[in-house]
Amino acid sequence: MTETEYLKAYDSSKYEKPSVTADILVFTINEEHCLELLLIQRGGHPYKGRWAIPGGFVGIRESVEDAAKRELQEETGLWGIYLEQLYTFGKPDRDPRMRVISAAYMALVPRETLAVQAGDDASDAELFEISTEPRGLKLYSKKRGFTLQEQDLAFDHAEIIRKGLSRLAGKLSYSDLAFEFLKQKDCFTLYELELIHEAISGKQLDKGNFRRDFKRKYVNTGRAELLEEKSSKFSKSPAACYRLID
Amino acid sequence: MTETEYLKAYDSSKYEKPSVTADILVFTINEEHCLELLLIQRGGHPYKGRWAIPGGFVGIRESVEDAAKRELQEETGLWGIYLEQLYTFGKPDRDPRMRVISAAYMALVPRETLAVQAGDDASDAELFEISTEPRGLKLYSKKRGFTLQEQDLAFDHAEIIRKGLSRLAGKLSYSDLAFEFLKQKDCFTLYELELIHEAISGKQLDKGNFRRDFKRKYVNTGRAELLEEKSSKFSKSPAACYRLID
DNA sequence: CGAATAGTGTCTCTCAGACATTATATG
DNA sequence: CATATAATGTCTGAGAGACACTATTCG
Repeated sequence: MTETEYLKAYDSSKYEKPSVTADILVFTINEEHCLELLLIQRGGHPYKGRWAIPGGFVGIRESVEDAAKRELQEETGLWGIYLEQLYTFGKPDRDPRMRVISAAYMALVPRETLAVQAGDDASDAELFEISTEPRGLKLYSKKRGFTLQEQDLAFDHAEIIRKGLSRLAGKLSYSDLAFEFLKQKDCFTLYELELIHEAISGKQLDKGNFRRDFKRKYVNTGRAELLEEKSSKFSKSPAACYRLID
Repeated sequence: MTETEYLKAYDSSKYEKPSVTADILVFTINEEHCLELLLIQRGGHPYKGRWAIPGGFVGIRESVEDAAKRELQEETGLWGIYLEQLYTFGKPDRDPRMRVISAAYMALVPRETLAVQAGDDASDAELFEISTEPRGLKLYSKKRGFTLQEQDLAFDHAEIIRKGLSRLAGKLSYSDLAFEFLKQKDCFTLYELELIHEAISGKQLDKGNFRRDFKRKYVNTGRAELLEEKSSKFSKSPAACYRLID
């Protein structure tokens, strides 16, 4: 049998096809400079009452990435956000009802943009501060005042979140990921940027070394520039403002 | 409508589901120390006569990774090979006949194992030496004596191959990828390992620095050990043999 | 004042890249 | 002999980590 014949046979609904979803880890950094993740409380079975990352089915004429963008728009109202494919989760028992293969994406959203859109009381969506402990994930909602453990998450979403966190931390040093959280601002201070790096890496960084390295990597190479004005918004004493070029 | 209701509606074949395939980049390093890729010539339409990476549909009760393993076994007869998920390609027009979402994997196979299984004349499978040039990929089969360009590849497989190559090169320095090509051997020489690194990175490396760095990273940390015997198989003057621990 | 942030400087150790040197085997 | 590989050594500059120091502003 040729592959064409095989495909035709397959195509005639002789073989069951899996459903494919695009699920999104929506990350942001809150006012206290903690990494936050958007979760949605499930209203129905299975995993009723548990929390899940937003997502939905990929349309038959829609690219997987477009489906992720659409879901992000439906959940947060946002377009044009940085989106990166994370991993595809394809175990047959991920969903107890049916076969679902999930292509997971990560979205990095500046908090200023996200705040106005999500998190109203009527919504089942909420932002959770992330802390990784030796025993596993902890997700804390300041607004609702409770903490989720891994077992409070639906499906294999704890695994997806862990994978996303590890990818974020891994790419932090050699990519421009961190700046995605500052996209809405016309400029930023180095302390601001340092706090983002600390939130993602989970480590306290050395102030002097961080500034030195930023200047080496971005200012000296012309990828960032020092602005005239100083910012007093962020801290007690006014700090220099920088802006990424391009 | 709750998500459960939505799922039930969806499940009742009201919505068309995409087909999902697992496609595999089977890499090996040949006797001339070049990076090679396994391709299969398509016998039917579309892309009849063009070359494609092996792959096939994911069974409804089969994990995506298991499907990749099964396909690898069917094409090469091999089990227990290093397999890593690369990326999921999900544009709606990837396949002109039907909606196909492809989860691409990379397999790194020692040439000693692969040689006996694939590449006989009756087969439509062949190994191609990879060279990346400014104008794009070149794939050369020594046995068949011709060179493929990107347009000789089926579907979006040129894009998949490029992504795989870039992932391989990117992970080379901070992972143990290269050793996968030596898995069948009980030991290896440093020159052998250096040639693998050069094949993957496409760059000539400094002998002295490579040896120094290997000792720092693997020998001094106890992750590799120097064996008593020396190897004369590989080169003119006998060289020290090393073995990875674990 | 103390606490938090801004900003700079310094010291050491490691590492990476470039390159030289000598030995050993083959043909 | 030339050539290919084996194995080690040296020099330099860049980079990472640890830490010290001073200035500014707020309460």
